[in-house]
Amino acid sequence: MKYSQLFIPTSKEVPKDAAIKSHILMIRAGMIKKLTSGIYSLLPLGCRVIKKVECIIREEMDRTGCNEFLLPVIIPGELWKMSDRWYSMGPELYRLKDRNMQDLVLAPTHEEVFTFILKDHLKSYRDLPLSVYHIGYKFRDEIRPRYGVMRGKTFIMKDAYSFHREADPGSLDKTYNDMAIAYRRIFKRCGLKTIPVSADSGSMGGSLSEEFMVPSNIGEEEIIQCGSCGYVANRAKAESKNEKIAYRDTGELSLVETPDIKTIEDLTHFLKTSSEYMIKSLLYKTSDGKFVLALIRGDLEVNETKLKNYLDVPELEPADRGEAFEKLGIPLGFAGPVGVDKISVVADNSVKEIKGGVTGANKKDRHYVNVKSGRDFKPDEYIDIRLVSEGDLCPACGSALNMFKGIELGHIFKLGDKYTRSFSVTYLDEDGSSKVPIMGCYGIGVERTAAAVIEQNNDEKGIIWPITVSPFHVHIIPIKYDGNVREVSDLILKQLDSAGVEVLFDDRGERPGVKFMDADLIGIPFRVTVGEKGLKDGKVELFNRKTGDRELMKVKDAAGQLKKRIAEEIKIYEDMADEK
RNA sequence: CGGGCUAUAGCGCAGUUUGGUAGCGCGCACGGUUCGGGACCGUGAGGUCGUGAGUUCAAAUCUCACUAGCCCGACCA
Repeated sequence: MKYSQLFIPTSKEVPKDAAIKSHILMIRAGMIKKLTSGIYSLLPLGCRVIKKVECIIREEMDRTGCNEFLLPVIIPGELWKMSDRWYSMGPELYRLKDRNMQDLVLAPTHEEVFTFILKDHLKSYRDLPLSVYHIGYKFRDEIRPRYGVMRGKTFIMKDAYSFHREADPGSLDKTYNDMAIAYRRIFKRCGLKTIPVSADSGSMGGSLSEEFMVPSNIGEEEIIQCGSCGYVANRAKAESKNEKIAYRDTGELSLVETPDIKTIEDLTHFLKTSSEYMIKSLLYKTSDGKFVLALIRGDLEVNETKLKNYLDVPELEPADRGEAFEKLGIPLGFAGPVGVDKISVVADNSVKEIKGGVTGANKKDRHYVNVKSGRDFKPDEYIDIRLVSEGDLCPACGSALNMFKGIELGHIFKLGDKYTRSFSVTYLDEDGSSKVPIMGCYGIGVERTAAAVIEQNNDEKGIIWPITVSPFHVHIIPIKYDGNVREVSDLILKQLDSAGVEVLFDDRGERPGVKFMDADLIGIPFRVTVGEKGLKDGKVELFNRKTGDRELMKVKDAAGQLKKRIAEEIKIYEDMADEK
């Protein structure tokens, strides 16, 4: 295509409201334009990239035997009431009314619609399993959209769902595994290095859920990874092995005066001990108004998600200072488990071995020393509520764990019968009994994937597209689009066009420097420069955006060479996808 | 929802303290010289100064209210 006919508003200026590379580059390369907070339009270049990503997703979904649909995004509220999400979802769900005051929803996902459509047709066990998907806009009224298309209020998502016989979980396992493979292939073909993270922290017996993360310092999830055995888990669920600490038993429990000394750090100085001897006691209040005292070794942090799951409460927050003292008589800063019997006390496994420990005495300016776990206090239970940190020991192999932040590009999980049950989807099984199918659910954020590609592939000059998702394969720059240069570049364009190669042809009257800078910014993998200088010897220059290599090609060989290079380059990504 | 900040030309910003003719750079248009890595000279177009009230002879500037956006946090299949 001719550059002069395309709308590619590139910019030298760094947009002021963009904080990350992919966002800055997408705006500077003229791929996207913001309409309002969290809502972006895809301009022609962005649109081409999204279509490339969609195409890869489509090919891989189709390989698994998944059926593509195209569903409406405006959905009767009735369906959402059936699934209960009309009530459970809160303000994130866009709700509206039509002229008949009918409730409608802008779809944030499509479980309801697919389940509703298939309800009438999944009548026999012979109809199962069935996999369906759709690529389209989703709407979520996010509290805080950010990072451009990374987290928007509208975004394109591929969402797939599979339906299986209730009595055949192996069928769900198979589709789930097919999807797990398809996802790995999709991201590799996009040139992305993703890390699949099991959300059930990799315990035996098969994963219930897998998130596909790309490491990034702007990521919103923290991931724990073991470099030696490959253990990977979300920090919220990650486990670690407790270090063996040789505690010295120092005798009987006794009360000491600790005037105005509340923090672990101050205490270790004051008592001349170390933080492993501290029994950190944190008072939490649950959403049903109960208090819980959580204990953990002084040098560790409590994982509130784990605690919340153990207590099986929807919400948990640190107790309010005044309320804690008023209702329980506990001065925060001096809280401890000794003598506590009115509220439940939950201890992390790290507390179990402590002897000669230090803990608050529930009296102002007093701490207990020589505290022995199990002797001086007995928690309701010792469980794992430890927040894993960098350097902690791998639960599988004992090596030191690493921590990094990641962006979630995709998520696959087993959904059970939540939707099929609420929509009363039933089929007749072999024995004539009526059954409810079970489902799997598989999503990918399409624009987020494209943004992640940029995040991983750029330099100070601009984007460096992997050829598989590049808006074009080749960028031709006639130095001055006139005379001999014009003839030769037109010829190469014609040859490439007829070979099906996607070419961006810079026929603008701009100076060469401008064209080169725009080309670097846009980042198409192969660039051909046609200028008088080379044509004297009958040659044009091939520039590789990724490697920076330049070479001269004879004019008559140029198109053929390019076709070969493009095929080779694409094959690299295909081969990566084929690797196990 | 809490904390911080911002709103002036298409973009990036100055001007606000101390009220008095609306500025700069980039971009854009025209003319000329240039032309293998964001050229130069000249001329020019383009702004209800976020919105609404108020104070004043006079408001981008002072006062009040509102709105929108950004950053940090809380939240998030």
